[in-house]
Amino acid sequence: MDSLNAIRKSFDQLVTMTDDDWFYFREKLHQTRFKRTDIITRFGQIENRLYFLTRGIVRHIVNTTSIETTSDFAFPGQFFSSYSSFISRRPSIYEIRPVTSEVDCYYLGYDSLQDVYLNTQCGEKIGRLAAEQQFQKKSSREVFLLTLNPREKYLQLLEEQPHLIQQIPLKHLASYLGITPETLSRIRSSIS
Amino acid sequence: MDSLNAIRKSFDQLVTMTDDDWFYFREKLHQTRFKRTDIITRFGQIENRLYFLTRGIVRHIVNTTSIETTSDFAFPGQFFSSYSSFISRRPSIYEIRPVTSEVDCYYLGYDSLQDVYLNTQCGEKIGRLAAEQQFQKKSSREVFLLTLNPREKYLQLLEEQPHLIQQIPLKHLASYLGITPETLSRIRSSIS
DNA sequence: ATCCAATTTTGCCTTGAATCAAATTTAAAG
DNA sequence: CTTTAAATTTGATTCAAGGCAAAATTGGAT
Repeated sequence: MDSLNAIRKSFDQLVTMTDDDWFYFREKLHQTRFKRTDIITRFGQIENRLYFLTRGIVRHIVNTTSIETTSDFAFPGQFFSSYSSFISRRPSIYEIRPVTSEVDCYYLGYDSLQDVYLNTQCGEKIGRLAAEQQFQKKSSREVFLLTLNPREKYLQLLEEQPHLIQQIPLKHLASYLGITPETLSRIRSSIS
Repeated sequence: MDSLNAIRKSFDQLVTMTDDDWFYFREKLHQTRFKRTDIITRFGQIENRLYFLTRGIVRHIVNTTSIETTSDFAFPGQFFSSYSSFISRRPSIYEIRPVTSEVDCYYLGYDSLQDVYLNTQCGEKIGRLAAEQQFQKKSSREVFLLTLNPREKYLQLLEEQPHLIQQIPLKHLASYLGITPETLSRIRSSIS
């Protein structure tokens, strides 16, 4: 199956993995599918799954009383999860929902992952490298949010994540940038 | 030595560590001291050290052409480093400088840490848990920066990190919150 | 293909925070 | 202790982005 290969591949980019380790891991994967209106992970729920996205797009929504704020998107070939809840075992402050009408994923349960950490050679190392990657992502975003004004944010997004602009509704992009849809619309029209 | 105990202690909070592992680790630690005007890590430099702070306060500064923006502070008992540079081996986009007149630390070189990963039982696990912690920290900060206005930022800081307010100059606090010193001064006077 | 709801755009007005500048306070250095 | 520079406060003004409302467009569902 091709998307299993994609998972293996993303591991191979991190570490040299034996076939034994891979088989041990693969056995624990499950497959699932979501529709646009489904809620993949709910606010307050303790995240029990680490997903690998094979089709569609999902977004992470911050639990604020007022307006929906998007903290992240995931695309095919990427892992996603309410990661802070998953690793801390505390209630999720994020909700995860599909952006596209159909979303296909593999996932690994929390306990399965702990088994992988205990029973494979490279488990811990993959876990460390993955966490380091996630850290770096949030770290760049911190600089992004701290130092740029709306126009600069949009220009940087345009340069560094053009695929995002092509496929995500403007209102979600706006909330991801921490600005209003109106402002983003104006910036966009003032450029192209 | 007491501050070595503090390091051991912070490891013990993460994982059960054998004395053998600890001795292996401890041998690789070095001690150093900085004065207020020193630059601990420079922009563009590849970070080669992971520090453990035993005395004083340091701050992480983002490399923007215009104004100095503070992305993080570290206090005694905490690790610090230009972590994204340290793990990616790419030039640092942060500068690290003392906030206090004297800063004492232990540090571990990059290669030493790789040795620890290879040659101890719990090294990888500590590395993973530490990276997960760093991730969570940046993750909360993302929500903080995305969803709060200046006043709300200050109130949350007051509640969750009061030690920070007591010991850091206002202008650095302001840049950490992504607002101007004038605005922070006004918010502060409107409250207490 | 048509309809309806959701999304995006546009215009107008408001406002919160930035900017600029000066006065005051604090603290570092000799 | 005194000096002097740096940090903070305060005031006046500006401006960028937000808020609101209505029009236009898009896209999904039937």
